[in-house]
Amino acid sequence: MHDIRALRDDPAAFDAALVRRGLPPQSAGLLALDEARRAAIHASETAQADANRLAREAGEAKKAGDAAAFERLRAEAAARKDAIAAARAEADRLDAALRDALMVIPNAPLADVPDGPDESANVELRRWGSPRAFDFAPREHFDIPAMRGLLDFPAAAKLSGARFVVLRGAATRLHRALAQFMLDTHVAEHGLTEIWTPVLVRPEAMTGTGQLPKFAEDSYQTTNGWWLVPTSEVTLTNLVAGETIDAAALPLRMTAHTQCFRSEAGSAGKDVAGMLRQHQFEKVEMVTICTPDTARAEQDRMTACAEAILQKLGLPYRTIVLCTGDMGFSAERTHDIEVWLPGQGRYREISSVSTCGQFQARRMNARYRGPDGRPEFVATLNGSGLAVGRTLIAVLENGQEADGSVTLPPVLAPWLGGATRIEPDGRLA
RNA sequence: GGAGAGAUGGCCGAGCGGUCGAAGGCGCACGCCUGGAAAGUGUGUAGGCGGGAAACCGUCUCGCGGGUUCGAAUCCCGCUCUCUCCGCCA
Repeated sequence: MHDIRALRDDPAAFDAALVRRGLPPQSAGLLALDEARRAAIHASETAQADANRLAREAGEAKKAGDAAAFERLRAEAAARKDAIAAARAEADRLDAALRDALMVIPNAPLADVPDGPDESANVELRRWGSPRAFDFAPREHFDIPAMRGLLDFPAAAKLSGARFVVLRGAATRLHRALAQFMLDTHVAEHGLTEIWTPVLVRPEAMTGTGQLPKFAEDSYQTTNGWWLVPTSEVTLTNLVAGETIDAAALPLRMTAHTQCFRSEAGSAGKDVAGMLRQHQFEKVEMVTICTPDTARAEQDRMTACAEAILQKLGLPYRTIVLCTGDMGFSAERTHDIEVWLPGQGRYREISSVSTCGQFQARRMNARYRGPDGRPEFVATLNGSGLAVGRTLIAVLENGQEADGSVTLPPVLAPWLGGATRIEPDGRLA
């Protein structure tokens, strides 16, 4: 959520940020609403101050035993009740209206975010590794002989429908090993604290990180009102909702491995083959809570943490910075890491690392207390480290051999009982 | 799922329908005292919103939301959460 005072101070900058996002300017309407709101608040509080004074005087009259004065004051106060209630209601209504309006406006891009309408304007920051030269036509993950029957889409369709998968045998083991490897690396080498969270949350949590109110159709809700998290960014970030954290405790660097649930509304027909885009998937998430001045440095640090996983796995990737038109709602700057998928012959997103500045913190009232003692909103960042299912795909496609087997990254051996490959018949060896 | 108890400031803990944003204690900050410390002692010590250049003023907040009343931390209703006991259970 945007700070209405910042908007008031510099409406032009606010509108410029919206325009960079491809949205029409809105400051004029918001400022008019804010002005009406403040006038209503002032009227309401003035009336209330008056009522408080009358009540105080009535109390004094009663204490003094002046029945006539008490009755006069009581009657006068009683006569004003409806007007005060109406003034209060109007102030509350306008205050809520302004908040509602602000809640659906996306974060402002930072100055160093490239402008552009869509992904075509994203800017590549760097590449790591070089795609392997195959002496055969590399297959997509679901066509690799070693995976025959182990990525079981028909079984998943029977149980649940499209965009689900049943994993079997070596595929499951590799999937599990990848998640464990990521977590262990983040904890032992990157200093992140491992957290385990619920995946069913209250609407407030979804609102805090920005999924609600605008993107309800992207997620699932239970019959009693809980939401299934689309990412553990929701739970990890909301851990600090409503809190005031001692500045000395920052930064908080967390990681969690959870199930994620997405309706994939609007992605009909996209990535329907294989397990690239699923309704239910696993992700190792990273979230950092820090002071606003350190957020950009933390974003680079988190990006490095995600890249380290790919480097250890020997998977070629490129890192890009998203342009203004391609960024998510809550982000003010986003790095996407795209891994090379030989089967598709292109780089595909496997991680997204965003700094949200104080945008989410303002929504969830998450603050820290600095050395001067004043509470200030924290900065929040989130990033995948990494999407487990997509990493599985990348390992399979990059490691596939002409004979149908898959050569696995040596770094995974400790999590695979020493195995270094999957035989063409699907056995780990 | 059933029964009961509870929720007050950073923490503990008082609080009669009225001058209570709230006693007292702890903690913390800054003084005094001291050669320095401890002890002692003095002062201060929540946040949101609105107004104001500021000082400051107003308003709201005693889990959350309503209600009664001239006036609610205090009375009434609903909700949430916590604890205890019973039941069930991976």
